[in-house]
Amino acid sequence: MIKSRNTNQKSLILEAIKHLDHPTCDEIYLEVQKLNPKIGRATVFRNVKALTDKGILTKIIMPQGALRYDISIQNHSHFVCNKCGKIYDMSYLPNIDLPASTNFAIEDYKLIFTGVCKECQKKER
Amino acid sequence: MIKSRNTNQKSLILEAIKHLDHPTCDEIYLEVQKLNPKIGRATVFRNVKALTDKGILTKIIMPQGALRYDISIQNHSHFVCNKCGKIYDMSYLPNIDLPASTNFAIEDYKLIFTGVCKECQKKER
DNA sequence: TATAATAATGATACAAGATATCAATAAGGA
DNA sequence: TCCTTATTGATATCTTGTATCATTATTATA
Repeated sequence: MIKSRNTNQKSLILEAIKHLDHPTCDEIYLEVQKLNPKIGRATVFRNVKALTDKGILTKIIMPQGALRYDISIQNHSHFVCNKCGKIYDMSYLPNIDLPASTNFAIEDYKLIFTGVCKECQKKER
Repeated sequence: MIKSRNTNQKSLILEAIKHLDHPTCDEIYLEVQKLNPKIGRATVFRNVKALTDKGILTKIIMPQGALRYDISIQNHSHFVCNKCGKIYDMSYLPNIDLPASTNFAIEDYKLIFTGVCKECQKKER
């Protein structure tokens, strides 16, 4: 029973992501192109989606612009600088203490902090 | 010194939002059109953005699809049902206890819960 | 190793969401 | 009322992402 095949494209995409910092699909595409210019845009989008569904990548929902991706690692959240747009990993997760009476079967949550990073704070002074 | 002018379009947009449930810009546009069919799409998008910048509206970042908006009210978060897509207000905010040593000047955060709402849980059985 | 079934790819068209442009309109201070 | 200019509406354009489909390439198995 064939479920999934290993292709060179998939390896290259994963490899590219490791070299990038919270990239968008298009950024991954551009990086992959450097390694093999024949790879199509749709293939990158398809595989990033598949990797996310498998849990290998985590989707970072942004206040604006394209979705970004991160290699799945537990126990961290993200910070986006309002000035320079850079995304930082934060070794912090809040304590989610939901009241037991909630009507929702919560499966997951997305959290993103915004503000000004240290670099941009320096520049402001 | 003229900074901002009051237009009928702006009032209609705010009025429409009050009658809608976490709408997208396009949903606001369609509602506004009922009140005055002459109002353009770009005007709605422009004003929703302006209202968000002013803090009157809050942007709800969605795991997928168009941005949605909410009239700014303190102390609540949002839940999106993975089955029906409906957005619910939750009278809950987590305790954000950031370590004092953080390098980020945090101004805000976005939090969204996902899972299955009560209605859809019933249907599943 | 060769073959066959079919998963995956790449090119392209398409769709959704949102912004940019710009002439025409209208708010509101003088 | 007049004048300045913020705002509008129509439209073109851009960005992000998905759908389609003929072609290619992987891999189970003969």
